[in-house]
Amino acid sequence: MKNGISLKELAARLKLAPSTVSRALNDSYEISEATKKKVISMAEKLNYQPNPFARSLRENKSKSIAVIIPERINNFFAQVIDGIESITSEHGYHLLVYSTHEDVEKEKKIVSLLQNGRADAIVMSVSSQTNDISHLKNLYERGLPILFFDRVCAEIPTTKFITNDYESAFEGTKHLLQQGCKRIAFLMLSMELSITRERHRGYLDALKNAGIEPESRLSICCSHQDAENIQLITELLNSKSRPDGILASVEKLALSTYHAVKKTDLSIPDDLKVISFSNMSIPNLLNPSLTTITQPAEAIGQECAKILIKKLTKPRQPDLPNEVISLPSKLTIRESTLVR
Amino acid sequence: MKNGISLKELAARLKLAPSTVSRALNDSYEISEATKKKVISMAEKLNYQPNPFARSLRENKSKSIAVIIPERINNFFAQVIDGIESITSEHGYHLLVYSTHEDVEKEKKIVSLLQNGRADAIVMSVSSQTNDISHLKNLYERGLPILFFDRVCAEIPTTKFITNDYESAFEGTKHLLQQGCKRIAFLMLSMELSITRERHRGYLDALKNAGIEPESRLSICCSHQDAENIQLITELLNSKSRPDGILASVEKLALSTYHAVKKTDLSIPDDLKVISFSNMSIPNLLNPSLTTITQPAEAIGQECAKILIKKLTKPRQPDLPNEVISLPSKLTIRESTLVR
DNA sequence: TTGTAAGCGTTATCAG
DNA sequence: CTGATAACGCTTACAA
Repeated sequence: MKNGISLKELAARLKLAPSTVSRALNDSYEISEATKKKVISMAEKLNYQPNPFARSLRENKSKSIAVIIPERINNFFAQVIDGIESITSEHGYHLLVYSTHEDVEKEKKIVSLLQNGRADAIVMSVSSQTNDISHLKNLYERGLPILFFDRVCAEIPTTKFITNDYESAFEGTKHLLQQGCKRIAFLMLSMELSITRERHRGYLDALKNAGIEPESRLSICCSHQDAENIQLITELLNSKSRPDGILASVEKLALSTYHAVKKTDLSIPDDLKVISFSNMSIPNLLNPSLTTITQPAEAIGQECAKILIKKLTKPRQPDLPNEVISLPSKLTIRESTLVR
Repeated sequence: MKNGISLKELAARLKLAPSTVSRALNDSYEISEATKKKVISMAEKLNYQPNPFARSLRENKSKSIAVIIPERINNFFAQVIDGIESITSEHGYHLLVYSTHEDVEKEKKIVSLLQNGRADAIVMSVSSQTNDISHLKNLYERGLPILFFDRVCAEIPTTKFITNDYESAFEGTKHLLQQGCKRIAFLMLSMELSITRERHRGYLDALKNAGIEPESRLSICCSHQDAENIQLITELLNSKSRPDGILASVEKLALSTYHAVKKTDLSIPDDLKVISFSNMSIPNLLNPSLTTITQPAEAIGQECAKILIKKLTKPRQPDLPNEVISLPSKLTIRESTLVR
């Protein structure tokens, strides 16, 4: 792999000093228009490409942003990254993307790889296993800008983007109640997760608000094994005191519910109504179509990126403020919660 | 952002020369065990992290691999990247991920950003718009290792990973014929795409093999606008000589078909049988469940990565050979092609 | 076995 | 306005 021509060589061709060429290319004001033009045209002719590492070394910035997500095979995270990229690419930033596969150990490894300046900032959503957050604290204390979205880490005083999880879950539960559900179950991944807690609160409050005493049996913690979850939900549905409504706090649990229902004599929505947080592209092609709470994923990514770009490009910018910014999700009612 | 301690500072603490410390940390053989231990323990104590850019500058390698895909919101590509990451992360490589959004101009921009050594290699699947390939040729000629998967670029003499597209399409079409289809349509994105051409060949040959003369009207080129495609397919289904079978060469076109069918009086599989190349996670939750040809996406990613790692880590490795490696896809028959 | 010094390709400082 | 020089943090000849 032969790299292109260097600044020094370009300068030699032009019979100019490297510093002059550098200034011309960086559009310094203290350069004559004439030489500026000459330099630029020669640079184009020879297809000069500055070496990013020399620059990074010199300027102590990488022009890269690390994005850490719990899983790639998930429309929500893919959309967020699209949103981030749409902004950052305009500013010459590159995206290093890492998946933790919901594994804290992997998350720690990745985070430790980012301690050395390879990325100028981190945008992340924590794994569902993450309870010890020393690795994140560590990173924060080194002064690396971190920005959380969706699954945030409350203990780190930085900017966090979330959706109105409490309200959405409240509304979703209320909708199930309005459709006649009496016993609503809440499916979740892990109580450690910020989104789980908020959504669970919304669920509980909606029940209490309707004069229903929540049963702790109906708040169900699932795993990452789809097969296990399907098994668990099947048993739930076959139990004497089965629920007649389900609020899935993440998409995969709604899908497991659909699979589980197939293994029983029940049907959605007649015997069981289902609503789920989900950014899948085809909720209306499921059988029955799925009532969803959809998060503004791309907008989240864009907002994250905008704040970050401001922080990274404006000189002497203050630290990312310790605030939580909430964007609204959207409830779309479909057949899975229909009364017929 | 204060970066950590430097090698020089670490050396000062140890009262050793930087070069000695460097050698100790890089496990050079020409260093006494005693100092090696001392250095390593001190490095750990002070949490020394080598500056990646200094190293990159010096060694002229980035320890990054660029992955360019046409879209992120697509399980197939997400799975491939998971596969790549599973291998490359073990070898200390970082993944720069770019999406072209099926736009050649974006693809060109991204490619041009990678001319300066920011990535040690590129793994990519070209956009469906890509017919002018000068940007890729350019990159190849600079000596940057490029590896294509799925949507490959035949003109660039490098290693390409594909699936047995011809055979899969042949088998898929044959299956439709066996299920009684007489008029089978082929839905595609763009004739420029390697996968389109192969899959189309398989489709045509299966028809001919059954003594059916292909109708060119039934080979349908769609766009990237789902709404347009649904419209197009709806019209097709409402036409007098409508097809009774559809082979979708990419998943999104099968989904558009499902949407289109909803707008007609027809039903799948009674009036129209559908089969599609697809890596979606829930083909069996669609109504009706979708017969799919699933590509071994994660394996493709892993194989790409293995070849690349070998090329990048072994000294004096030859160029990536100009060969096409094919992995088999899997046909899974579901309700959408059922006879009842 | 360890130290000295040069150099990777930039940019910033200081002279001219 | 332009040029010389140092420095960013690391590795590797070459010297000792």
